[in-house]
Amino acid sequence: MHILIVEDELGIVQFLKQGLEEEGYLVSTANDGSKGFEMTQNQKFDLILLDWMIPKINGLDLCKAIRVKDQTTPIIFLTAKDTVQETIQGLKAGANDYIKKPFSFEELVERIKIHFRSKKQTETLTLGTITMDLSKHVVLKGGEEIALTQREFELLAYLIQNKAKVCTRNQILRDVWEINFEYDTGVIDVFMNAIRKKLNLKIEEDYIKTIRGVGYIAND
Amino acid sequence: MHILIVEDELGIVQFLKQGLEEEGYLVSTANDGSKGFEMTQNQKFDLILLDWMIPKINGLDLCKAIRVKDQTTPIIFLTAKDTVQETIQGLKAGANDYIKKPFSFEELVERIKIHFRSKKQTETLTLGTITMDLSKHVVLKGGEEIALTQREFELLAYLIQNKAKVCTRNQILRDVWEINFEYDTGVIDVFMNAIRKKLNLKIEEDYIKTIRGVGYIAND
DNA sequence: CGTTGGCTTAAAGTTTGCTTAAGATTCGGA
DNA sequence: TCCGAATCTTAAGCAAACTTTAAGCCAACG
Repeated sequence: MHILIVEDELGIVQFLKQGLEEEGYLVSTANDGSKGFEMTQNQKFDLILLDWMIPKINGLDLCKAIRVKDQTTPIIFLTAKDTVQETIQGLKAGANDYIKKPFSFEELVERIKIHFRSKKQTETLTLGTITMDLSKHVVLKGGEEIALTQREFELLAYLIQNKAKVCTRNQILRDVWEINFEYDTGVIDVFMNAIRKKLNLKIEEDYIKTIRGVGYIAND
Repeated sequence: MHILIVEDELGIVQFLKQGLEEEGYLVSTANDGSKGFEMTQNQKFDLILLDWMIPKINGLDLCKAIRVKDQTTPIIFLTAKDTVQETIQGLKAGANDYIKKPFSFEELVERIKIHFRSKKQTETLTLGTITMDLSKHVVLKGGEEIALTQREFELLAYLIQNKAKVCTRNQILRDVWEINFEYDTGVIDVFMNAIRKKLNLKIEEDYIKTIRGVGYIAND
C-alpha cells in the first residue's frame, strides 16, 4: 500500500511518514502542490493525504487536478481546525474524506484503513495451513489447491477475515448472501459442510468451529 | 455504548438495530424527528445516526437542534445517494460524519468505531478470576477454558454486566429469557447450578451470591 | 420446628446443526 | 438460442446437544 503525503510542514511530514511506515505502509512525500501533482501523474498511489495550505498549488486545486484523470484513488484532506468551509469545498472537489487538525494519529490510520477496505481484495488470507488468494481466487491447503465454488470461497474468506470473532448466522447472511432480513433455510449449514468436506478438516485441525446457538468461528 | 437511530423506514431501522446489537451496542430508535429530539433531550447517547428525510422535523434541523445544547455527541448522517449538497449542509449543521446510502454495513460499523475510539470499549468482562470474551464466545477461569452453553453464557454475562447489583428473578427472565410476564418454573435455579458447577466455584470465591427471596448478585 | 425458597437431579421435551438428495437457477458453449 | 453441466437453494430425516419441567431434598428464617 503506497501513500502519498502532500504537506509542507516538515514536522508533520516526518511524524506522519514515520508513523505510517511503522503501520506497514510505503510512504512518499511531496512538499508542495506542483511536486505533488507531478508525482501523481507519474505513478500510482493507493491513497493521498493532502494538506490544504501548501505552496505552489493549493490543496483544493491539486485535488481537482488529480480528479481530472483519476476518480478512484482515495483522497483525504488534512484541514485546519476551523475551516469547515474549506473542508466542504474539498469534498466538492472530489475528496473522499477529511480529517481536522489537530487529529489523533490513530484516527487517521482508521480512516486510511476504511479507504483500503475495498482494495483488500488483493490480500492473501491465511488460516492455519490454509491460504487464500482473493485476487487469484485460489485456495491452498498445505500447498495443494482446493477447488471451491464462488459462494464457498466467499464464505471461507469472510470467516477468515473475521478470524477469532464469532460470526452469527445473521451476520453471515447479511454480509455474504446480502440478505438483510431474518431468513434462514439452512443454506449456511450446507456450505459449511461442503467447505469442511473439501478442506478435509481433521479433528486436530478444526479451524472452523461451530458455536451452537450462535454461529461459527475461525481460528488457527 | 448507546446508539440512537433516527429513521422512518422500518426495514432499515430493523436491519441497523439488529446488526448493531450483534456488534454489542445498545440501540434505541426514533421514527421521526420530533421523537428523536425528545429522546436526545431526555437521555445521553454515545452516537446518533440520522437519516435526512424523516417526518416532523427533518434531519438537518434536528441536527442543528441537538447541537444547540450538545456539541460533542458524534452525529453521522445517512444520506441518499445523490445529495452531496445536502451532505455538505449536514456537515455545516454540526454532523461529524456522513455515509451515503446504499452503504455497506461493515463500513458503517468502522465509521462508528472511529467515533468511539476515544471512549474505551471493553469487549471482555471479568469477575474475579473469570474472564469472558463476548466476541470469541469464550469463558476462562484462571486461564483455563470453560465450556458453557448459550443460555449459561448469556446468564453469566448478564450477571457480570450488572456486577454489584442485585438481579431479581424477574429481571433475569425479562432480559435473558425475554419472558415479560411473571412466570417462574425454576429454570434460573437450574442454570445457576450448572454455571456454578462448571465454574467450580469454591467457598472462598463465591462470586455469585444468592439473595434469598430476591435474586442473585455477582461481585469480585 | 414448620414453612418457604433454593438446590439438585433426572427425565422429558425441544431446538439446532449435520447430512443427504432432489429441485431450481445460472452460465457457458455449441 | 437452447442444452447440459455446475452451482445454489430448499427441504427433510436424524442425531446430538440443549432447555425446561418437575419432584424430592435441604437450608434458612421466622
